[in-house]
Amino acid sequence: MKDYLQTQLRAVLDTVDDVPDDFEAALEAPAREEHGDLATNTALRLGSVLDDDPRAIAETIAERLRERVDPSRIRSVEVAGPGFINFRFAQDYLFEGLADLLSAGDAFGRSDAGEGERAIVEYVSANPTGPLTVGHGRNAVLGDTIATLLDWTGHEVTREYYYNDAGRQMRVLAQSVRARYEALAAEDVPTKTLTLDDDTTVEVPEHFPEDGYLGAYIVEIAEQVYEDNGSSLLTTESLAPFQAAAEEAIFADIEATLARLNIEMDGYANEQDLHDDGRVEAVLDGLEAAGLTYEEDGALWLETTAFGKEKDTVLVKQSGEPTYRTPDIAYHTTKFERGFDRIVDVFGADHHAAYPDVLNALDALGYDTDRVEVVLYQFVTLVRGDEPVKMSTRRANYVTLDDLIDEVGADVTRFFFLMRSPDTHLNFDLELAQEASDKNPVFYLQYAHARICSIIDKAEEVGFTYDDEADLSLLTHEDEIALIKELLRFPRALQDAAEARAPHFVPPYLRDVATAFSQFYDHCRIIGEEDALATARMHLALAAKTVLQNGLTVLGISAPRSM
RNA sequence: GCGCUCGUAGCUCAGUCGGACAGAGCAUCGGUUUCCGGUACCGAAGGCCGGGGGUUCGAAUCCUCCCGAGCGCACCA
Repeated sequence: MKDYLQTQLRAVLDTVDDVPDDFEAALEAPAREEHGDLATNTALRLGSVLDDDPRAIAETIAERLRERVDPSRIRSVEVAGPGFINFRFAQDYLFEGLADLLSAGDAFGRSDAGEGERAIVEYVSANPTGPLTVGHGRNAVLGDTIATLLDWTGHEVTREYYYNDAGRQMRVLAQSVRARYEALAAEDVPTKTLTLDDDTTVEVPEHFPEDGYLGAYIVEIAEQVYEDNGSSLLTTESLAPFQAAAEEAIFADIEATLARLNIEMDGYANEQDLHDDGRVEAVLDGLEAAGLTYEEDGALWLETTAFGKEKDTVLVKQSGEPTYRTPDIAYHTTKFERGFDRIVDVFGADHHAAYPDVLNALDALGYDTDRVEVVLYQFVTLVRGDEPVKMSTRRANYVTLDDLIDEVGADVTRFFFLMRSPDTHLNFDLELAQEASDKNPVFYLQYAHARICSIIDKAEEVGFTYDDEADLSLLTHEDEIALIKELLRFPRALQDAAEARAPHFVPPYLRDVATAFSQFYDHCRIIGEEDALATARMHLALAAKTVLQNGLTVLGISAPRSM
């Protein structure tokens, strides 16, 4: 309907003198019901463009729209206030829409707005050095849902996880495993004492790196290596078997954690491949050719001051190793080479300073950086009531994403990460999250869904059978009409969320659906009414179930039959 | 010091190219049930949208200056 009106409005604007061709006519749902089902502020905005009275412009546009618009879809076109044009839907249109919804079923809400566009969403991208943290969880859920939204709006979507396996971090990881292995495989390995940030101390094997990984999982990996190889690795210099074992074990854990959240990646990309196939070298050559690099103090620098930064940035360290930025640029060139039209990166707030370097470098290399979008999210704090929960005491003990899922469940975890704008710092209240009550909005949605399932069961129980065909025009109660309108907004709600890369637009919409259903349920009986009306209402309830279920599916949250 | 994000009701937050009296949930107070799940529904109360200045017919939204919070400013990722 919105698209239909948009087309009509645009056509009318073409008949009005001096309206610029690129003038965009925006339609939106008014905040108040008495302002109709859809409204446009076009005349108000044209007022300043045309230097004319907005109210008069509105009258002109409204007059021409009334002549144009299909009365079986639009009941009225009215000018109101300072120059808004308000539209009301014809009831027949609503019934047709409802019939379409029912026949579309679990595909209702899908649209082809992004058809022909290939999108890649990069998310999680945690280096495999340990279990996923709660912060990674926000990243994972955000990225996954953005990918789903793009999918539902017709994009061809690839979900990708990128990790650095060539740098210092993984070397320290491998050294940590090796030191633990030595303690198992060799006799009488001496220990040493490490002092942590909080001044506590810990005993570790003598070759344990100063900034090594202290988690118990490292010991488990070392035990596995020992079991597989005995003492045979004591004599090899190479860290490779330790890194490989660690990577494999940790990735298995990461994938298992993601699977609990309904997340499955389409592919993984890693830094080592970018070195092996010469892409990193190619990026350095390209930037040199663009005249943006120089050597100083034995390091290779990128002239980021040319892009307005305060300081230049190191690309290759004195040691000859690249900083993480360099392969990251190379990685992004592969996204362009693979032909993606939309390149979405989901990063934590701590990356905000780094990604402009990547974009500027890509720009200098001749890539169209308008295709790249960065979704930046703020940090997560765990609280239990008023008490902050410590998430990371140095490297060893922290609340992992798995711990969080254990405690509150996957549905609540996903919902809490999705209900807030990525821009706001997230206070994740464990107490509230566990409460299956009014305080926890995810249960409200699931409850409405379960209730509909219960009505369906009840119908069967009392032997009420309803045909596939229903006379939907019997649905004239104000709560029925309100519910239908709400349900028909679903495809548009998903499009808005997808376009804005804003999963948090979806939960409030679903809440409105659940509320509209509850009001309908409260005021309109289904089973027990005479058959034609009961059948129509049953179909309306099924439609509500469809939207709730599809909406929850997009969010990656289950729609239970009972709770 | 510089950069990014944020500051909206007691609390947690929406507010989607600037638009009609600023929205929701929770908490508080009041009401609703012979009947399909009361984990529900209805209502009340609650706001100088951090502060000052500006642009505009119109500002929570844009600009500017203050104040406050988080994050970043590594040859760590």
